[in-house]
Amino acid sequence: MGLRERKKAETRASLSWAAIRLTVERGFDSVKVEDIAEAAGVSPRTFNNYFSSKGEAIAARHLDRCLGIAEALRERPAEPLWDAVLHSVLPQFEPDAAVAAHPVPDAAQWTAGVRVMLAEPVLQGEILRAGAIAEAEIAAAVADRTGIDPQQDLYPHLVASAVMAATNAAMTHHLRTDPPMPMSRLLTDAFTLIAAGLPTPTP
Amino acid sequence: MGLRERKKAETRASLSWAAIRLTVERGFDSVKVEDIAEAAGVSPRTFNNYFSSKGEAIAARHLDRCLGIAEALRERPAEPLWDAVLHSVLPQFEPDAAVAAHPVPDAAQWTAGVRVMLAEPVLQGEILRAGAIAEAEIAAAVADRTGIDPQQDLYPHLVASAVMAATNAAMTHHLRTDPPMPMSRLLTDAFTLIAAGLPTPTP
DNA sequence: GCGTAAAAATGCGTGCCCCGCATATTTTGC
DNA sequence: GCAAAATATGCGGGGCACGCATTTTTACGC
Repeated sequence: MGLRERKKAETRASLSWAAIRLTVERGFDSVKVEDIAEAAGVSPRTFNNYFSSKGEAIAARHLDRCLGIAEALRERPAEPLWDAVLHSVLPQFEPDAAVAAHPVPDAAQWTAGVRVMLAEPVLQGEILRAGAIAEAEIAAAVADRTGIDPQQDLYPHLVASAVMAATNAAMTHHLRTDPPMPMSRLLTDAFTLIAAGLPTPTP
Repeated sequence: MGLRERKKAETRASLSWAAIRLTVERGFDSVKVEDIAEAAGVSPRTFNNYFSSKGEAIAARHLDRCLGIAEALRERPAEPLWDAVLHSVLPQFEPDAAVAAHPVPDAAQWTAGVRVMLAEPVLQGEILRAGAIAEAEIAAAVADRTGIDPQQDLYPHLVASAVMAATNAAMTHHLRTDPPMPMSRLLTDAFTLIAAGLPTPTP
């Protein structure tokens, strides 16, 4: 990757991070595009060269994570499908280098801000759409892995859709519970249940 | 329901239908809120008393359908969960009275317009969000049916998420195939696969 | 019927957003 | 270095979402 592309990726990440941080701190409507551009050190017009809306900038990190699932899935060895899926999703929700680079002062306050942020309707749509975009990649990976034609057969897209559904359900439950249940546990449970056909538990 | 509420529902449906029809005919960006309001016989300002955005108006019908799933699920008798789900989802995708009231001149042209419409990013987000809203109702219905606390246990929301995932996958596959595969077949296959744990088919 | 209170529709003004287009600046390949 | 391509910026317009005040419509008790 040349200097050109690296700088582009940096600007993109910088804008996305600024959008998230400011929104969590001040609330979606209180943050103007101008503020985000300033925080990232570019002109307001440049913001829209990278993202077509404020929401898209905020959802960009989620999009990257979901695309990472598809990428990881392609690198898994031959193994049962749901084992491969679980081990592709889990690492995306571990704290990584990108998070470590932006330490958060007050964790509780941050979480509260994230909850408020995710309550914003337009954000919910944007985040779900990010998942849908990644779904196409996941479906393609599943198609390659199983040798099933996604144009003709529903199976690959259905699996991809189920993967994102389980991931979303785990994430919302993570945010719903207080204190938040660990994602690793929720994801493991979710995919185990899916692989078992979601049988009604007998209490 | 009194006259007041009925008229409100009528205006809402009228606005939503006008938004959809005009968008399918002319394209999302070519339709102004003013046009929709005019077609529904209300002032532009009134439009935003019913919907907070153009996209929301277009997605409203989808939201109603998805909420109908939750409602139907509550009325199903005691039976295996996935039987109840299938029989709750299927009727929502049959041509109903609401569709019959608005006959379409050219079916092929209409379908093409719908495809273009659904390619609009903001619409995709809005439609997915409608599904997410309905998910909460479905989760509540599943919680009642199974007696599982949705606050504490992931299961109800996971099932609801899977229901919408399968429905979405069926719908996108319906639009992807040419000629469109019938929804009834796709939905039946999807829920059968989900109930079986999405095993990799052996060709 | 009729008056009144609630609710809905409307008109107006504001701030912001998204994008097209023209221009300036930077990077790349030679 | 230099020309070409890619990127960043400045400017302006069309439109959208919404707050607020006002008018019109509806509901209901008498």
